[in-house]
Amino acid sequence: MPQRGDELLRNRRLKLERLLARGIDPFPPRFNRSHTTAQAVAALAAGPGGAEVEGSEVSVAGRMIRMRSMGKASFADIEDSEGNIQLFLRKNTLGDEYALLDDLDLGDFVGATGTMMRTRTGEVSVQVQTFTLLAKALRPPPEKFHGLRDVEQRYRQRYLDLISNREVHETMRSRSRIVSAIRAFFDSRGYLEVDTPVLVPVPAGAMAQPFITHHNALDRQLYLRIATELYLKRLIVGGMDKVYEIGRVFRNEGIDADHNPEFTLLESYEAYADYNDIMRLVETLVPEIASEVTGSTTVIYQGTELRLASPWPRLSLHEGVKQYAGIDLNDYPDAASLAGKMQELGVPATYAESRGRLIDKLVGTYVEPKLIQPTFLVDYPVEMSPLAKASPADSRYAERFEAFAAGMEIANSFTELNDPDIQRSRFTEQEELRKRYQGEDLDRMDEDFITALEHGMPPTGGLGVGIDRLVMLITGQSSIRDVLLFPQTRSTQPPPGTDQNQENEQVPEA
RNA sequence: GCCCCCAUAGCUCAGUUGGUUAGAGCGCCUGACUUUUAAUCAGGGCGUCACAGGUUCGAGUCCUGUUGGGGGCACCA
Repeated sequence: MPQRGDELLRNRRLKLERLLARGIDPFPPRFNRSHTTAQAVAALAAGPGGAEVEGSEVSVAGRMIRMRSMGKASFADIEDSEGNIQLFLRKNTLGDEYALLDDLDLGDFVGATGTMMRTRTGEVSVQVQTFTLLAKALRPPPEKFHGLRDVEQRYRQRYLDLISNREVHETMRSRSRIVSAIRAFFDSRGYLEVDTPVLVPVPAGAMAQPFITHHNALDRQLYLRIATELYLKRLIVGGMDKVYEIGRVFRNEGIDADHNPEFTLLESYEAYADYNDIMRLVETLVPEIASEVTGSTTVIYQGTELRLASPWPRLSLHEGVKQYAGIDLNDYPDAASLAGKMQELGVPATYAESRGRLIDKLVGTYVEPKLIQPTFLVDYPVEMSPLAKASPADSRYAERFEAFAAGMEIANSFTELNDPDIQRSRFTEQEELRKRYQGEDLDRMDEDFITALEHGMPPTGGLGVGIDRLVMLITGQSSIRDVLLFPQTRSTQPPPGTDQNQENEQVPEA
């Protein structure tokens, strides 16, 4: 039974058969490339003082993305990761080899050897002396002019997006440079980069739902980490005074424009620092990276100019909520009174929510959207911050800040709680809140971590930065999917090993 | 998890108040062409209108369900 697009595939297969019949390997193992496309273009300007000299020998390779045939002469544009270059192929130069063009298609990889030249119209070209097929494409590429627009296909088949939409390469290159710049930043300040476990017995260190898995030999349930925090602090206990990790963490929660179930988190910890030191670190780090990657400490995010240069203003959470929501949190010390006040002001709130969650709602609704230019929101209520040390000046608040830009949270930091007994009671409180407020994400008791703290942890400043969001901010992307090469999508193929026939028909019964 | 929107050729998109045989550009196939630039010229439409039902004399179009995607809410970073 004919499939959709069958004819296109069949044509390519026929060409493959013809090539094989002529003894041509459609997938040869190697090709000696002497120049990338960009280097080949540069080779044309290799004369004294950058003067243009034709005739340099080059061997270039790439995917054939356009083809213009005039009968006994043809122009093919090939593309590699750096750019593209035109091949000028003539029958009287290539002889019988010219016929190979009949069996090439857009999307094929080819290698060509020849000399650099400019055509009559001024186009930099390789005058080809010999060329070979390097890999046959059995499926057609997306349309050459409009590119691939279908977002579903762009994410599911990212390679087509990369072939078709050049700007995706640029975003991903920026992402890579951002991560490199972060490493350089911490490395140069004497931090040690470390790796901590992804598979953990207790999914603690943040308030989130975990992915659950099972280890057969140990016969016990394990979790994918939701944060790296508690392991990094164990290293601080062990005397590694400055550590950081850039790692994937996993949260079993919703997927939307700024949430992916797995995302990249930077965490750093520094002994003898506090959250004020970390604020200075963040307001130095972010503009430095932006400058490194874009050449400027100002970025345009969705039409808004963001000035990332330090210093960033500090706004206390208490003050922010008073200013933007019109509520003085200190007047409402418990969940019930706060919920009552919120309802009175017409803010959606119920008595089934914890005080921390109510405050989070107030901040998320009234304060965060106002924080367009980079701002530190400081001193979070203790009940929202089970891993942060309480302020000596006011024990209702913790020495914690979050950094916002474009209304988006980009960093979270505290002066770390290092008193094991208080940490235990904070964890216990979280476990109790979990029982009382079902459905809320809360942190979990980690006994091994308490034991570590009992061995003594120096005063420490810690930091967490969502790398994907930082990349969004710096590259101007409004969806996290556009800074991830392979964002999570609902898979259409059945899991391996499930008893479903190859024709893939599963019918969920009614 | 809830609400709204979307799905037509390999790709990008049209498709009228339900009305003949489903439309265009690119791509593809055949032919012409030895300096083209989204090459051009002549010819060719290549389709399970996401899937399954329903209404109707008649469905790409209307209704229901399903799948996938997008946006919003909720949750989180």
